[in-house]
Amino acid sequence: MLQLAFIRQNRDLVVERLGVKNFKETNLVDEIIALDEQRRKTQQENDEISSRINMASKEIGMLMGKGEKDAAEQKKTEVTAYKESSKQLTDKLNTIEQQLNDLLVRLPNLPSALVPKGLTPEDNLIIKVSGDEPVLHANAVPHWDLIKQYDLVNFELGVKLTGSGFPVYKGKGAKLQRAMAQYFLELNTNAGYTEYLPPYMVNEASAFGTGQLPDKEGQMYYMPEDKFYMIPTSEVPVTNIYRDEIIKEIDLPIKMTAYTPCFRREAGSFGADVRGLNRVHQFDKVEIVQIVHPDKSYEALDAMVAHVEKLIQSLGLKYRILRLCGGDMGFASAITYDFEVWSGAQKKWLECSSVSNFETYQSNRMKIRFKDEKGKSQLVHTLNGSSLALPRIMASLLENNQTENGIIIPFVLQPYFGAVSIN
RNA sequence: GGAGACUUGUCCGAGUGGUUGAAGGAGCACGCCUGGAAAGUGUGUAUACCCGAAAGGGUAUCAAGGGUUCGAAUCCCUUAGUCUCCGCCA
Repeated sequence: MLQLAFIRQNRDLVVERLGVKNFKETNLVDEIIALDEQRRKTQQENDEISSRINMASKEIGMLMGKGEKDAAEQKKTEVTAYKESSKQLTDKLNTIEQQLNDLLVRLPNLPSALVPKGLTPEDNLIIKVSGDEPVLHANAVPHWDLIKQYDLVNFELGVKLTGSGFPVYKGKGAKLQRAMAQYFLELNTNAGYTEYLPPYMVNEASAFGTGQLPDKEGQMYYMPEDKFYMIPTSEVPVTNIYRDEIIKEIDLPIKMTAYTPCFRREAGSFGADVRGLNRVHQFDKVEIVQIVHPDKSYEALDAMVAHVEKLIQSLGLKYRILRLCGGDMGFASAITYDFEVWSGAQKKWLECSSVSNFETYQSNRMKIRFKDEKGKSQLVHTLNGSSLALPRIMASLLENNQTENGIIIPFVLQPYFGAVSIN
């Protein structure tokens, strides 16, 4: 979340920036500032009273020690008088802090200066289009037909086992997933990312830490019995590894990668968007996360974008990079680059990666800090990106690489897949 | 899942109601010593919020939350976690 002191000191800037993100409830900003004023006033009064109680209590202790019972008893009645107002002030302070927090978590992150204005995906800025247009043969078909033809994924079986949107990968399909994950992880670890295999369910504090709560409450699967959320991305458990930690500056940047399934309810999706592997409730993804010095986060962002780009290029896919406009960005992000791969037979772009800088938005929630050279603790910047989401890469690969005699496996994946094609 | 023990600062560890944010040690930082290092030695070493230009001061925090009390790391309750034994089990 945004830092209170920053809001207090930059009220107009905050309102203006929220406008770029198309955030309507800018009145929240003034409510927060007013409430903060009250909070500080109440705390001052409360601290004052507490201080008196503490002093009096110490005196009682000393009097008791000296055996002056009567004087001690007199002090006690004095303290009792303070106690009532102390209790009231504490309650008031708690209420105010609760209200303040409730408002604060409803404010999204401020977009960085690079973020274009806009409301819808049409307003996103296309930074780059690259890669060769696949040349498909006359009878080329979308991936959902190829999947049937080569028996790679069984959606009906998933419906039987769980429900729609839970595909069952089979045979070469399962192996292709494994090959991709292995290859992506290999590239990430070679680039200095430490591999983690985190839990697939997280508690409320973790879901809150990365900003999924309260914003995306309805998008996550929830286990009420244990109060656990199924992770919508490994960003959640991986970034939360450092929740409530103070990192040594020398240990920055921290680079982590993880391969996990991701679970998303995707309520409200329908039609061609959810056909085949385009949008499912459970999918696998390899993620990269960085925790960096605040001065280095844009450098790190560029490096992550370049890294993901290299990955896609190595697969030989046609792709484009978008800088998302304010209205299309995520709640917690300051800037986001989306990667889309071209899906030759569907003739559409599929989002396969999203690389974001969260600046201090997540670290402020999670209290991830480092000690600077003056010994003062400062919030770090957090970033993450997909590298990559598997199903859409698979969809694109199948469609673009189909021939009349089978599907060609990209050269870099062949060692992991153990064959040059699917026939 | 049942029974018991436990949860203190970066770490180890003392502390069963009274100036305890917390002894002692280790680690770390800086200084002295040294040709350099080790050893030795001195000083410092939590976080957040509030007041203050600063120096400094106040408040809170000994797993988390609540309670008893003038006063709680210390007593009581709830929750979470760790360990041991039993049960179950990939």
